[in-house]
Amino acid sequence: MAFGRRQYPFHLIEPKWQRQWDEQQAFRAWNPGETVPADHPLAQRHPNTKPEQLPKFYILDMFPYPSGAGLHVGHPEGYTATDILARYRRACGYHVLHPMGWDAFGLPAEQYAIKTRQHPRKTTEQNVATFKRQIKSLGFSYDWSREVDTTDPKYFKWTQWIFLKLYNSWFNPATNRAEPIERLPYPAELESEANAAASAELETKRRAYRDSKRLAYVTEAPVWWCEGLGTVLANEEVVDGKSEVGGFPVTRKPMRQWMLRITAYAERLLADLETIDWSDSLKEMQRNWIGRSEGAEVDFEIADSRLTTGERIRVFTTRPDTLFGATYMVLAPEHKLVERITTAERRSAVEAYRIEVAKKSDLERTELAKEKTGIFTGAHAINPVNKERIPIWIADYVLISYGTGAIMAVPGHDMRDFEFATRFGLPIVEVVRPPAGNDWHGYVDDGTSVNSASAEVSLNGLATPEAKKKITAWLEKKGLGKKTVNFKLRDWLFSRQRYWGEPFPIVWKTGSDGTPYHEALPEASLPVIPPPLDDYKPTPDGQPPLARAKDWLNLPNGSKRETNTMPQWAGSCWYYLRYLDAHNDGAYVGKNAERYWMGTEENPKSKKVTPGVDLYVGGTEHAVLHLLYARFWHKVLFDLGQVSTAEPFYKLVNQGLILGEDGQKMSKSRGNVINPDDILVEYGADAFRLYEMFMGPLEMVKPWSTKGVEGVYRFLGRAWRLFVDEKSETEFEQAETTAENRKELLKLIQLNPAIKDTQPTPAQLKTLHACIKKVTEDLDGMRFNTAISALMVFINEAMTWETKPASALRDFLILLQPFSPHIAEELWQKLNAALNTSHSALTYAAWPKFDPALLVEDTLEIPVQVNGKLRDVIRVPANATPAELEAAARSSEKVKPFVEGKTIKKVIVLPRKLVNIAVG
RNA sequence: GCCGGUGUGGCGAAAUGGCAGACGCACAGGACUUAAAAUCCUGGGGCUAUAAAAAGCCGUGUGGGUUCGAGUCCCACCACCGGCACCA
Repeated sequence: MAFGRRQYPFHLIEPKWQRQWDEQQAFRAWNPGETVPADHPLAQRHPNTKPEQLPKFYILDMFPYPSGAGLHVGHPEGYTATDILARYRRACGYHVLHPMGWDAFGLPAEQYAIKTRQHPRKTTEQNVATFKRQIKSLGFSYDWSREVDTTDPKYFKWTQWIFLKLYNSWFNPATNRAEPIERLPYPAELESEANAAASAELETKRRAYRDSKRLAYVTEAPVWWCEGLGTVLANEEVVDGKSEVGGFPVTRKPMRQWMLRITAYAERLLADLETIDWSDSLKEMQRNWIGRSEGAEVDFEIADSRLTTGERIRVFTTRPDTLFGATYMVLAPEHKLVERITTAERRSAVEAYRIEVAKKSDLERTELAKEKTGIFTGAHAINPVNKERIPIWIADYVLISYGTGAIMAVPGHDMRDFEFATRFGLPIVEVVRPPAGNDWHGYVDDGTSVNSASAEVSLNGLATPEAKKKITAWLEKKGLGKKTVNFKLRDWLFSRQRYWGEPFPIVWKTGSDGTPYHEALPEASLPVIPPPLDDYKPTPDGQPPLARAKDWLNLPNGSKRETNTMPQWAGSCWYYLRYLDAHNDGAYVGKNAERYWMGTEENPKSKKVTPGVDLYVGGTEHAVLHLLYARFWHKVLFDLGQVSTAEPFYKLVNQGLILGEDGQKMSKSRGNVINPDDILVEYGADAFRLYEMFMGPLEMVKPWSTKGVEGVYRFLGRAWRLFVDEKSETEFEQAETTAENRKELLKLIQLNPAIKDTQPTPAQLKTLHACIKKVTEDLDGMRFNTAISALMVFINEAMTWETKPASALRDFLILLQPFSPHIAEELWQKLNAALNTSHSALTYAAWPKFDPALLVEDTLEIPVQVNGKLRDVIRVPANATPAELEAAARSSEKVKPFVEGKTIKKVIVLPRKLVNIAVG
C-alpha cells in the first residue's frame, strides 16, 4: 500500500498507551465494598471516597457473536460511541461501568465442529481471541476484569439457574406477576386434603396441572423444522419460508418442544415501554410485534340438528359493531370443529382442501398477490344478533394461531372478507355508513352504523366507537360474548436440537401410568455441561446430537436427560446482569452490586441516577427479539425479587448501518467489505475511531469513505504538529530508520517551543470556551460528528496563534481524549513533562467547564432583511437598543434602495439577532 | 397495504422559526521543491452580468399554506431506506 509520510507515530503511541492502561487496570470499575488501591487513577481523582459513594454510569454495548470472519467496521461504530461517552462520564466524575463479553454459542462453530469433528469450544476460543485482539487494538476503555463468555460453564451455570427459576414459576393473573410454583392454587378437585386417600393418581393429575402453568412448559406443537440445519426454529428465525441463518427451506412438523410463557407478560411489556427512553421507531416495532388489539369474543351457535350438544363457534373481532353485517363465517382449515360440522356431501372436498393447505409453505400461504381460496363446509351458524343462518367456510386466510382460529366475515367492511365474498359470490351488506363521498363497499374505517337493528338492540345512527360499546354490553348481558384483548405475540419456542448451546437442567422420568414427565435437576447439579462427542451431527433418527452421549444421557436412577439445548438468545438475555458481578460463584449477581449498578441503592452522595443500564447501544437487528426476550426475563426476575428494576435498559440507541464505499450493503460477494485491521495499519486507531464518529449522526445509515478517514487523520496530524517541535520530529524520524529500541524513540520528540505557560488572550479564551461548550453539549446529545468539527475548528484557530498558552492546550487534550485517547495521552504526557505541570492521568482529568462570560461579544454582526431577504449585515454594539438597531439598519446604504419610495409597514427588531423591515 | 425514518452543493454532512451549506472529502489556483509526495495559503451552490468587480435573480424532493421571515411548522403528494405484513 502506497502511503505518504506518516502524519504522526501512532504505530508507537497506540500500543504504548494500550499497554499502560492494561497494566494500570485504568478502566476497572469497583463494586460496593471493594477498596480502590490508592495509586489507581480513580482513587486519585476521588480521594477518600468509597466507590459506591460515586454516582454510577452503566454504559453497555450489545456483545458480539465472535465469528470466524473477525470484526467488521460496523462493530466499532457503536463501540466507539459508547467508549467516547464512557470516557466523557469518567471525566465528569462518574463511576463508569463499561464491560465487554462474548455471545459465543451459535451455529457456525457447531457446523464447523460437524465438519471437522473437533469440539466447537476450540473454534470458539480462537474466534474470541481474534475479536479480543481486534477490539483491544482500538483502545476501548472496557473493564476486562468483567469479561463474560456465554459458553463458559461458570456463566451458563447461571443461565441454567435462571431457566430453573422460570420452570419453577407460574404467572398469577390475579397479581399480574410471576410467583413460585409452590404457591400455585389447585382447583378444588385436585386439592389434596379433599382426596387424602387417592394418592398416586391424584399426584399425577396435580403434576399435569402444575406443569401446564409453569413459565417454562412442554408442548407438542407444530414447529418450524429446518432439515438443512437439523433443528427447529422460532417463528422469528424464519424469514420468507426459509431459515434466517443459511437460507434453508423449513417445513411445519409437530414436535415436543419447550416453550416460555412470554405472552403472560404481553401487557406489561407493552405498558412499560412508556417508562423507558428508547426511540419512537424502536418502541413502535415492539408494539407492533406484541400486537395488542381490543375487541370482543362472540359465540355463534351452529345450526345443525346432527349436533345435539349445542356446539358454538367462538370468534374474535375488533369490530363487534359490524355484527349485523356478518354474512358468513370462516374457520381456519386446522380448526378442531371442522371435522364435526362438515356435512357428508362436502366431506371429500373439505378434506382435499385441508390436505392442499397443509402442503403449502408459509410463503405460499401468505402470498398476498394470490387469490383467496376456501371451501364451504355445508354447515351453517346462527348470527346471534339477527338470527340469520349464515354459511360456514374454511379458508387459509384465517390463521389457526391467532385469536380463536375462526372469524365472522363482514365483507362490507373488511377488505379480506370483501375479496373472498366477491370471489365466491357471498352476500355483502352495508352496516357502516362512511362519511359523504366514500363508497361503503369495503369501507373499513369508522363511520355510522346502519342496517343494524333487531327487536332487542339497535345500533343505527351510532358512531363506530359508541356502537362497539353498545353491542359489546348487549352481548355480555346476553351471555353471547365479552370484551377481549388479543395479542399477536406468541409464546417463545425455547428448545433447539443442537449441540452448541446450554443443555436444559431437566430430566425425564416415567410415571406409574407409563407416561413420561419432566423434573428439574437440583441447583447443586449445575452447571450441566454438554459432553464431548465423536460426532456433532443429529442422530440418524432425528434426535438432537446430545442423544449420542449415552453415558451422559442416562442417569443412575433410570431417568434420562433432556437432549434439547437452549437457543442463542438465552445467554444474551441476562449478560448485562452478570457483568455487575462477573466472578460471583454463589449467585448469578450479588445483591449489593445489582442495587448499586442498576441504580436503586440509597445513595445520598450520588447525583440523580437512572434505573437500569444508563445507555445501551447496538444494531437494529435486535430491535424486537433480543430486546423483547431480555425484557421478559428481566421482568420475571423482578417479580421473583431477583432484580430491583422493572426494566433492564433505560436508554437505548441503535447505531445505523455502515454501507460500502459504493453505497451498497457490505458483503463478500460485492467485494466492498472494509476490514478494520487494514485501516488501523494505515491510519491508526485514533483516526479510525474519529472517522467512524465523524461520518454522520450515529443512528443514520451512512456509506464508508476511506478518503474521509484521511481527512480526520490529517486533522490529528495537524493537532500533533501544533504540539511538537518539527525539528525534533525530523530527528526522530531519522533515528527511527536505524534504532532498535523504538519505545525510547518517542522521547526524542520535543514540545513545540511556541507553547508557553502564559495567560491566554481573551480571543484565545473565547476560542477555547466556544469549543468546550460545543463539545460538552454535543456529547450530552450524542452528536459526535459536530463535536469533532468543533475540535477541528479549535485546531485550525490555534494553528494561527503565535504563542500557544499551555493551559488552553491542556483543556483541549481533555476534550480530545474521549475521541482519540492515544494521541491525547501522548501529548498530555509531553506537555506536562516539558512544563513541569501536574501529571494526573488524562483519563480521569476533570472535564473543563465553559464560562459563558468569556463568550460575550462587544459588537455583533446583525443581519438586516427587507421583506425577509438578506440585504446587509451591520456591526453594532452588543448592547444596542432596539431603536438604535432600527436606526442603524435603516441608514444602511445597501438597505436604502429596497426601502425608498415604499411604505414601511412593520419593522421587526430582535436585539442581538436581526432586523427585518417589511415594506409594501 | 400498514408503521417508522430519510430527501440540503460533485460527495459525507451542518443549521433553538432569523445570514442555508459550519466541519470534512473531492476539485482548482498558488507557495515550498530540480520534480513529486507531504505541508501551508487561497477559492468555491447555480444562473445573469463583468476585463475584474460591484450587483441582481434563483436555490434545502414536488405542490400548496401559516408567518415580517420556513430547510425547520401545517396540509397534500413523490422517491428511497428499514420494519411488519391475510393478526380478523
